[in-house]
Amino acid sequence: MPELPEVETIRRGLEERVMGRMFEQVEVLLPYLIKSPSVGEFIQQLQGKKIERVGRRGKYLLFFLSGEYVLVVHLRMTGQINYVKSDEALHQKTYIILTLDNGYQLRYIDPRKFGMFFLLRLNQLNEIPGLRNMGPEPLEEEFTFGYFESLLSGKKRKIKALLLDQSAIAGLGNIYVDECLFLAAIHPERMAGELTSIERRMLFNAIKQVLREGIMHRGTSSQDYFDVEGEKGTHQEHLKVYQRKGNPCYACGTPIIRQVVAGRGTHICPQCQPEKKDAT
DNA sequence: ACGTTGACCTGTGTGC
DNA sequence: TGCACACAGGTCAACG
Repeated sequence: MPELPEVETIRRGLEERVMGRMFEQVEVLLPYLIKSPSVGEFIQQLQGKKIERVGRRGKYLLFFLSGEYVLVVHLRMTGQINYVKSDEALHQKTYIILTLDNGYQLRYIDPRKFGMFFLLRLNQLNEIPGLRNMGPEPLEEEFTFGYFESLLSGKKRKIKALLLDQSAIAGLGNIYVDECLFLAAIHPERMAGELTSIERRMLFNAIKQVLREGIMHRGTSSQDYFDVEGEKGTHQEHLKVYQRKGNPCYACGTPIIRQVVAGRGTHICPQCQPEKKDAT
């Protein structure tokens, strides 16, 4: 579920609430979610650590802790982090409970049990493969048009597959990729290396715009995404193609179609996003 | 080296 | 209603 705008919304919610707090108690109800170290060490090392800052890299949440430790969390498809009073009833799908020193808990909820937790030293962060190979942050200065062009140039790969690749650009997922390609009027099966210079520029701008709007609307809630207070985002009300199959395109009225591209459900306006670039 | 496919695990929606 | 099946926002290992 959560892509960059959703994870960023969660990060902001957490930072507001848990900066400076200490983990008093750690309960792990589903051990395999802890990828490293062992569950025993995870619990023992996390207890007593203070949260100095909450960061984000792509779709990973990073809790920077005292003693140069970092708690890394990936929500995968259906993970949620709730900030609730310790005496609130437990949601049935709660698998990790982190009790803070202010009477509140961070509770990790995950119906599909796909999430990943790591506790590492600051200097070990790149031992997580997904972090080591992560591409640039698309909303930071490091993501330049020059970099984007070098990424596409000569690539015989569908543009959608490339945009979903976290080692190319950090944080894009299926929803925002479909939205970006629509905004740039590019068919998802076009080969990355064959986009015109105007199309590359359009797509570069679309990535930044779509992600910024997603954050502004506090994320897209189609079913499982909620922020730390359990609130939904509102960006689903602003989607142009994602999950609009059969509905008229806002630009031209043509019904939006859905097909599988790069192994993912993909939403396209066949009129605005033609398969082949016009030879004119 | 690169690109595509299946697996991970569970819940929900659809069609018969 | 019951049931089977497709599908779900992500990532990684295992293929060709």
